[in-house]
Amino acid sequence: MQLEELKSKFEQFLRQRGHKITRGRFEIIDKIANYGPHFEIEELVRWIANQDRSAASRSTVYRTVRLLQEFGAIREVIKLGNRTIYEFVAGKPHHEHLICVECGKIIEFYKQEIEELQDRVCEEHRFSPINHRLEIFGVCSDCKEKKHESRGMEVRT
Amino acid sequence: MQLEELKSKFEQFLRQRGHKITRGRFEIIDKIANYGPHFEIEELVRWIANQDRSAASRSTVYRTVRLLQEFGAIREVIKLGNRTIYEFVAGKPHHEHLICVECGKIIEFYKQEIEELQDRVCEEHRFSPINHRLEIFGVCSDCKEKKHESRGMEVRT
DNA sequence: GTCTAACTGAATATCATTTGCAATAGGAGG
DNA sequence: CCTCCTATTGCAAATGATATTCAGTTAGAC
Ligand SMILES: [Mn+2]
Ligand SMILES: [Mn+2]
Ligand SMILES: [Zn+2]
Ligand SMILES: [Zn+2]
Repeated sequence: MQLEELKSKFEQFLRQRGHKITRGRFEIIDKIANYGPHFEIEELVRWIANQDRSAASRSTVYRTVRLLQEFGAIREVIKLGNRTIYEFVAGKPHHEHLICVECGKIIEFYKQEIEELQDRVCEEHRFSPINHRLEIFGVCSDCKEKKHESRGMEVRT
Repeated sequence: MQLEELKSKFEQFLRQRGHKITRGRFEIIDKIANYGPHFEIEELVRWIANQDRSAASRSTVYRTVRLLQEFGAIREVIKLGNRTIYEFVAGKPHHEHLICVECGKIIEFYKQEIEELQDRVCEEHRFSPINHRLEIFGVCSDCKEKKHESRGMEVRT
């Protein structure tokens, strides 16, 4: 598994910056790696708090999330209202997201052509892109079906 | 000027929803229309507070911004950190943004092909898009030049 | 082991935004 | 105009996400 490799890279990263190797930090990496691709900080905090021998306080979770962002293992991918959804990157290739506003489902996609067109736009503006985020909000197929099923109960259409 | 038209549309909108036509609300629309295409709420609040006869409190600004969003005159276009940048829509066609992380400059662009590709992706996933946001963060040409000029002072490269 | 700087948790602060509430002002009907 | 009722306002207090302070605890260099 490449999680071990990631951890050892993170260890290097920490050493280079004069940080210490602590249990909490590595528990958090573990949790994130096992959580599914997307997560919010509050989920992590609650999950960790529920552990028997809790590994880290809310403060430490926030601090570690920041470190992991700088390290490059996680990334902010969706900003919706006051919520921030992160993603565990871990060598996963770059991609964008469809977000269902009904059920919250997140669908990942990648379109080479979109990426290329973005580069072209940047060139046209002599702009050097560092990163980007494309969020498409809408209704997923499941939720559309649900609405369809309950059609008979609607008050007029 | 179409601002007057917009205001009268807003008036209709308010009436339809049983709201009242108040001075504050229309002062705020004015400020937004005269502010430049993008703004943050705090800017509005400060600007309005600096007026001699202040037109609206912070609460009213927030409440009115919400109304104007529902009305469709403004839109959240950039989410960066804890900042939200709005834009005065006013019949302007849809577009996306390049954001300079050095100086904060915002460049607008529109690529038909990107929009079409997004639609295609949505179809592939039987996803009904409602709206989307493409933010490209990077360094603008001016800021690149500035860096270039000061090259001699850099500590190694 | 010793020592010190980095780390931790808990409480507190901050920042953007929302809400409760009492006072005020639209505007419909007279 | 006047009256009345309800929406609106401003302010203070509440939220919710995240950051910071600080005193006590550890990692890990020597
Ligand atoms: Mn993803
Ligand atoms: Mn714009
Ligand atoms: Zn859905
Ligand atoms: Zn710039």
